[in-house]
Amino acid sequence: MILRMSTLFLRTLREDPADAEVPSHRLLVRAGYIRRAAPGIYSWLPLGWRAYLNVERVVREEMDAAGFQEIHLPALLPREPYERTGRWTEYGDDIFRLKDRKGNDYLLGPTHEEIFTLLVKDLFSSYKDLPLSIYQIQWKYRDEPRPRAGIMRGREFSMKDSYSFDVDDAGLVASYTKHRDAYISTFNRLGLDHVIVTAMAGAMGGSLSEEFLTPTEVGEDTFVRCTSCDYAGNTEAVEVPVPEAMPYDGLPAAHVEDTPDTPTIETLVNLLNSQEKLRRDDRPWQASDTLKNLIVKLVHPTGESELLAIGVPGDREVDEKRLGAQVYPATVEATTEEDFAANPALVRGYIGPDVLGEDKAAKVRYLVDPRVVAGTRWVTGANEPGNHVVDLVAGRDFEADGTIFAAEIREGDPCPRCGSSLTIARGVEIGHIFALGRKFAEALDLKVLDENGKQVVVTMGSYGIGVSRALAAIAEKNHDDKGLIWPREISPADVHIVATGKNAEPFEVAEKLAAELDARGIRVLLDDRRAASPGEKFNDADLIGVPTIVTCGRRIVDGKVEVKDRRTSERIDLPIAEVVDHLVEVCAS
RNA sequence: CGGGGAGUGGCGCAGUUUGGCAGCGCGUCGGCUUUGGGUGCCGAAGGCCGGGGGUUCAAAUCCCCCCUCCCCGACCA
Repeated sequence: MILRMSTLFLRTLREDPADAEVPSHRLLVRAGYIRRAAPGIYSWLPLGWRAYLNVERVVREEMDAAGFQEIHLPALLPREPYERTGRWTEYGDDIFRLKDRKGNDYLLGPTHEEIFTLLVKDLFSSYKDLPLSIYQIQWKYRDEPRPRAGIMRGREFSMKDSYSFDVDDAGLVASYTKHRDAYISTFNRLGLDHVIVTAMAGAMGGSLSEEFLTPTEVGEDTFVRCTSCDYAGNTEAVEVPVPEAMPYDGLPAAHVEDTPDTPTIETLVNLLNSQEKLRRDDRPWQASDTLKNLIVKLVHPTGESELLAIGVPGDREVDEKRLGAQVYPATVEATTEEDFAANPALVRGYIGPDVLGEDKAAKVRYLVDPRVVAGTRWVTGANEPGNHVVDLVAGRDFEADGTIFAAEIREGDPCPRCGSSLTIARGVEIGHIFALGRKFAEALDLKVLDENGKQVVVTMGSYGIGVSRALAAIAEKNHDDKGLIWPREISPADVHIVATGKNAEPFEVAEKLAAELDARGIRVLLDDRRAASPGEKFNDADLIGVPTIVTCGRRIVDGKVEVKDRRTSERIDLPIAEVVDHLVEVCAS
């Protein structure tokens, strides 16, 4: 089929839309691919829909090749299954809810574990039916608190979600691995570089979970990657290499020093360096010589709350995301005046290990950064206003109840795998795979008979690819200042033919070329507008981003047309008779 | 939910400080002109100035209340 600009349902914009910030959003709107219908909700125009369907097609082909079977579930779902797994409540405000005329509750599916599980339960009941992997490509709905960046993070978005069903753990691992491999080849084919980072399973429960992130400046996830090995990880999941314990023979004994008005690390370090008797001979005191102890409040799912003391080197902040991931499923709340009032052993600004620990004065569990190993020396609070203790040695003078990876990760920190330095990057999550285990099968009572005739709970995996988001990510990394530059497989057309001139001839040649290319299976976008000026057409072609642009214009008198590579801007003039073969070749490579 | 910005023809914006005929560019429609990088000229259509209330002879403009959108953060399979 030939798309004709003269009749295409398209309006390109000369100016950037006011509400678009990131390049993919800006260009997709300007080039007439999408239009905003409501916050975080977009309509797809002909070019956009074609590009979108191409992403879908690639994903579908890769899933089918891996042996997964496509099905299609409703987007509008009844409340009951979500009630049974607890997610009707857990999802909170993030879910779009509605009622039917009888007053029954429905929701627009944010994800489909429950429905897939029930469908399998409906049909299968024997271990002989497993393993099974099924998937769908469906629009999902989440009432995000803040949709942003166009289709990158919308409230309606399309997702390919697969679910695997196995009788045992070994089967689950095999299914998980198969999906992982299929994802790698899918993203490779989409031209999306990706790093695979281990993720916290979060609300999904389960044991193993990995995210596929594609690096981009506009990404909303930060991750770390190693500058020399291929390690990559979520900042919230990166583990800190634990140093060897050191001997502490010969270290000076701990001694309490008078340090008035030093409630912060900065004031403390300044004071240590400014007072003659506190100064060290070898080097000045630094924030990293201090041990900062802070108190947070954990709220457990049961509703009980508990104070927790965390000790980190004084030059580091506690990263709330990392902390949250470490204490999951408990959540972290700020401590209040009342919490301190109720526990007079905690002297704010001067909290030290002496009172910390479940069996110590403050009766607060005490977890320290893994770098606080036996033999390390610290300056830390002496539990009295204006006093700090110096040369307090871990392992000799105090013991924590355990360690916690809550301190922030910084550029240059050592790689947990190879020890060289880490760098921090931004990315967007384009895929996520979970070994769910039996959480959903148990809640919904999905069991099969095993070879001994006994009922066993099925173990599941769930695997998602953000399809519409992948399109945004592709646009994000395939554009220049003039417009989009599609990879051929995603492009709404293979060749964009532009006819210019006041005579009929270039238009006739363009028509003829379009027809011949179409007959050879090349997808053609033909700019046959007679009224539009050449500049307008060239600019539109650059904006729309079809990878190959053919101009039938002034060279037509020499029997030639111009073929331009959108990405490299390389142009060549070719005789009309040769151009079709040439283009077929270009499109095949 | 916290911080910041903004709501004015289809799109992008000025006008609000200091109240006085609602403007500009693009787009659209008609006519002529032009055809290798958004051609030029002439003419035209198109407005609840986010909503409600108030002040005033007079409100896009001042006051009060509300709504919405965008960005940063929190949140987020």
